[in-house]
Amino acid sequence: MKKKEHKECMSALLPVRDTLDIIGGKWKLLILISIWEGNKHFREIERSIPKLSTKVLSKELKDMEENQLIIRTVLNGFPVRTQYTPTEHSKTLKKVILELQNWGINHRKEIFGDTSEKDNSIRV
Amino acid sequence: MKKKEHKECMSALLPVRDTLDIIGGKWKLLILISIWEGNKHFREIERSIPKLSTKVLSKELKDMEENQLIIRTVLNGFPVRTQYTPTEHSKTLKKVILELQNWGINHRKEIFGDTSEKDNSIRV
DNA sequence: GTAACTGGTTACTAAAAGGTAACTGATTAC
DNA sequence: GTAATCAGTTACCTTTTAGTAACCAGTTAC
Repeated sequence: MKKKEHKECMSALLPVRDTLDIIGGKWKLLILISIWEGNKHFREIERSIPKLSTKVLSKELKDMEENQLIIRTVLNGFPVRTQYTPTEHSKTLKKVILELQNWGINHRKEIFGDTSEKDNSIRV
Repeated sequence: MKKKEHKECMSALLPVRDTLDIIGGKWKLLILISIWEGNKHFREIERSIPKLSTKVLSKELKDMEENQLIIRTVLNGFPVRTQYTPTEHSKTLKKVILELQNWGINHRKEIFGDTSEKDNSIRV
């Protein structure tokens, strides 16, 4: 798990910070969803997310592997291919994401009085 | 509401991003909780959070006011005092925070096999 | 009158996050 | 043999976020 500077914060917020570190950032959720959707290989994931660079994807995949959200397998054979598969643990994040999404939708209503009924569900 | 660069992301993730922008960052949750706990005045909030600078607090309070999580009232009288009070809308975040916290706790168990039973509930 | 408090702002600096592009070695298709 | 694909790494640059510290006007206590 990634250690960041949280020395001074209330201990009850530590797990909250952990979660935010794992799903925060510009790309982490996009990558996770791409893998959930069935994209398995590095270039496949990369191509599925416009404007995502090789460097960032590489770094994020390492973080996600460390956090046991995905498993990296090197398939021997020619050419050697790398496979990324989501863990069962990663899927427990879906509930959290849904909660964040619901709050966000409600927040927009609160701020803009937006009552439009678009289908905003995440299909994963 | 703060507009950031989300042009290219899936529309279903937009509300998720909104929520993450609002509770993400190093200080936002700490400040919100401090206000929930009853701290009302600028210096009072500042002093309640070690290492939080005047500049950052000022900026975060503006964001939070924009997002209707708090209300800023200037009380006329001498000396003129400013009061920050949480909105009812802000309190709907508690459920989200609890969800993040629970996931974080479970995640630690998953990663470290940590089964220690500390009282980690946020009292707000 | 001077030191300390109120609620901030401003300018400068440092660190973190993200972007760009070139490059690696190995393999395959033409 | 040349170009393209695979899975990345490396170096450098820009943007964003946060930290440091000085400063403002107005008020109060001594």
